[in-house]
Amino acid sequence: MLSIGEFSNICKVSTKTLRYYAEIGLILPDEINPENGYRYYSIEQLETMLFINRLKSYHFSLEEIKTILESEESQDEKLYFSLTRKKKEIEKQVQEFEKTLDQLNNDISNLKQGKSIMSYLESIDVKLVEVPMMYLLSIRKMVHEYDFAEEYSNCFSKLFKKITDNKLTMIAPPMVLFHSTEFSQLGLDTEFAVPVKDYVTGTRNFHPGLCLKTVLYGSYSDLSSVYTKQCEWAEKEGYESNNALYEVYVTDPSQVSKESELITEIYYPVKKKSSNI
Amino acid sequence: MLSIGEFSNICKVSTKTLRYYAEIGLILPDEINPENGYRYYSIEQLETMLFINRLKSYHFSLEEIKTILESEESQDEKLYFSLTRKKKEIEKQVQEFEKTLDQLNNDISNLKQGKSIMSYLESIDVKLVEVPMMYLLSIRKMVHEYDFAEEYSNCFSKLFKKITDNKLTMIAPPMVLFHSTEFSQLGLDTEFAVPVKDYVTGTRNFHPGLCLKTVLYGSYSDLSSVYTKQCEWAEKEGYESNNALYEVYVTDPSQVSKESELITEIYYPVKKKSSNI
DNA sequence: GTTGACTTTGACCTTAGGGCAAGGTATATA
DNA sequence: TATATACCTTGCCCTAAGGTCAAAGTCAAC
Repeated sequence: MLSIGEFSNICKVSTKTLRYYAEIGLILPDEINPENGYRYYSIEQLETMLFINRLKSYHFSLEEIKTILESEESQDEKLYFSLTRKKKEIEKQVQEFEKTLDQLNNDISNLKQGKSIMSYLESIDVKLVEVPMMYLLSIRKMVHEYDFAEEYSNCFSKLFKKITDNKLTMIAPPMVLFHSTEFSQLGLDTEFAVPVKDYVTGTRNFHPGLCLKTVLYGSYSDLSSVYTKQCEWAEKEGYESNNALYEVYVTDPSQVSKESELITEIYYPVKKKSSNI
Repeated sequence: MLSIGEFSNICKVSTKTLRYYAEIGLILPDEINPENGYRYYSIEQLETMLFINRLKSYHFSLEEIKTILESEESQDEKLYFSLTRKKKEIEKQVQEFEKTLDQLNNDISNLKQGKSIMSYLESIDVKLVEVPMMYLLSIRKMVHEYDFAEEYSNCFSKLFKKITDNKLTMIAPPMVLFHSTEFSQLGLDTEFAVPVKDYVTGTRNFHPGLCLKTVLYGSYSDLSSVYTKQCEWAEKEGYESNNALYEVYVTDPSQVSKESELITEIYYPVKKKSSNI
C-alpha cells in the first residue's frame, strides 16, 4: 500500500488532485484507515492513474474519463469510439486555430504598414434606401448561433416546399429577420422569410420603409461590424432605429462553394429623428 | 445613447457579459442614470466593443485585453508586440495539438489491432542491479517541471565548470536525483549531480546500493510509467523503496539532435522486504 | 519525548460569465 | 389613464480542475 504522498510522487499527480479525484469518485483510495482517515492506494491503482493521465493528455474532461473508466464491459470498443471522437474534436480545434492565425497575421501585417487594426471598418459602405412593401411567407423561432446554418437550410426548404405546393411566386431572395432586442446565449428570435407576389393565408405584410443598406461581398466580416457602421451613420445623419434588423441572402449560402462568391445585404430600418425638444 | 439591450444586440454580446465587463472595468457604460441605475452606452463604444471581441477571438484573457486598452499611448506598438506574442503562443498550442494527435492516432491503431492502450508498459524492462558507492558533485534546488530543461543545462554547465576549474575527473554521465516525496506544482526537490573520481570539498558520498534499473531509449515515455513498472516489479518480488529515485542521462539531452538517440537510465533504490510480522 | 515530515478537513480563490429570482421602470396599447 | 409586457437592476449561486493557505491531528525517526 502506498500513502498519498508516495502515490503522488510516482504518478506525478499532486496530492490535492488525488483528493479531488477521490471527492468526485474518479479514483478512490483502495483503503482508508478508519481511525485517522489516511488514504492508501494499491500498486494496481498506479496503472489506472496512468490511464487517467493519458486520457487527460487527450483533453478529455474528468467527467468523460469517469464514464470511460466505468464502462468496463466492452471497454475497448467504447474507448475506440471515444478516442476517434476526441480526435475529430482536436482536429477541428486545430483548424480553428489556423484560421485565427491567418487573421492574426493579417492584423499584424496591417499594423506593420501603419494601418489600424480596425481599419477594415472603413470599407463597409452604408446607403439610405426606401424599401417597398412586400408579402412574406415566414417561419419565426428562437435559433442558437451554432445551429443557424442548419436551421437556415431547414426552414427555407420548408418554405420553398410551401411555395411550390401553393404555386406561389417568389419575387426576391430569401431573407432573415432578427427580432431580439437583446443578444443572448438562449438564441435569437429569428424569422426566416421569403417575399412572395401574392397575398395569401400565411403571409404577412412587411414594410420596412426607409432603411440603411449595406452589401457584403465574400465571407461576412461579422454582422456586429456592419451594425456598428450603420449605427454610426444613423447617429451622424440624425436617424434612429425604427424596427428589427434584417438580412437578405442574395446568393444561397448552401449553394455557393467559395465563400468569396457570397453576397449578403443587411438592412437596418430607420426614421428621421424628430428634432423637437 | 443605447440601452444595454440595444448595445447587446448590435455587438452580439449578452447583457450579462456587458454587466460583467463593467464590473471588472473593461468597458464602462458612458452614462449611468443615477435615478434608476440604467446603463447607457455611446455609439463610439461600439467600436471599442468590436475591438474587444476581436482580441477575444485571438484568445487574449480579459485581463490582457484590459491592459491593451489602457495603454492608449503608443498603443499600436504595444498592440503589435502583444499580437506577435499571442501568435507564438497559438502556434505552440497548435504544435502541441499535432503531437497529441500523433499519439491519439497511435493509440487508435493499436486498439484496432486488438492491443490495449496501455500495452506500451510491457516493453518497459526492469532489472535488479547493485550500484557501487561514488562521490557526487551536485547542486540541489526546487525545480518546476516547465523549466526543467533550462535548469538542467544551467546547473550542469556550472558543475562542469567546477570540474574543469578544480581539475576533477568525471567518472560517469550526469545524473538527476529527485528527493521530493510528493509531487506538487511548486516544483520538485531536484539534485543535479556529476559522479567524480576524487573525494574533495563539496562532494558527497552516494551509495544507492541495490537498485531497480530501467533503460529508456528514445524520447521518454513519461517517468511515471517507468516508476509504475518498477513499483509493480518490487511488489511482485518482495522489495520495497529505500531511497530517492534518480536518473542518469547517458546522452546529453541538449547535444542530441534526434529524440530517438536519447538514452536515459532510471534507478529506484530498493531493499528486500523484511518478511517477519 | 520531541522534532519534522506527512496527512486530514475546510474555506476561499481562480475565468468568464450563465441562470434564476425579486423587484423596479419604460413604453405601447386599449 | 390603466395595464400589460418588455426591459432593467442587484444579488446570489453555479461551472472545471484544482491551487493556496490554515489549523489540527499523526507518523516515524532519533
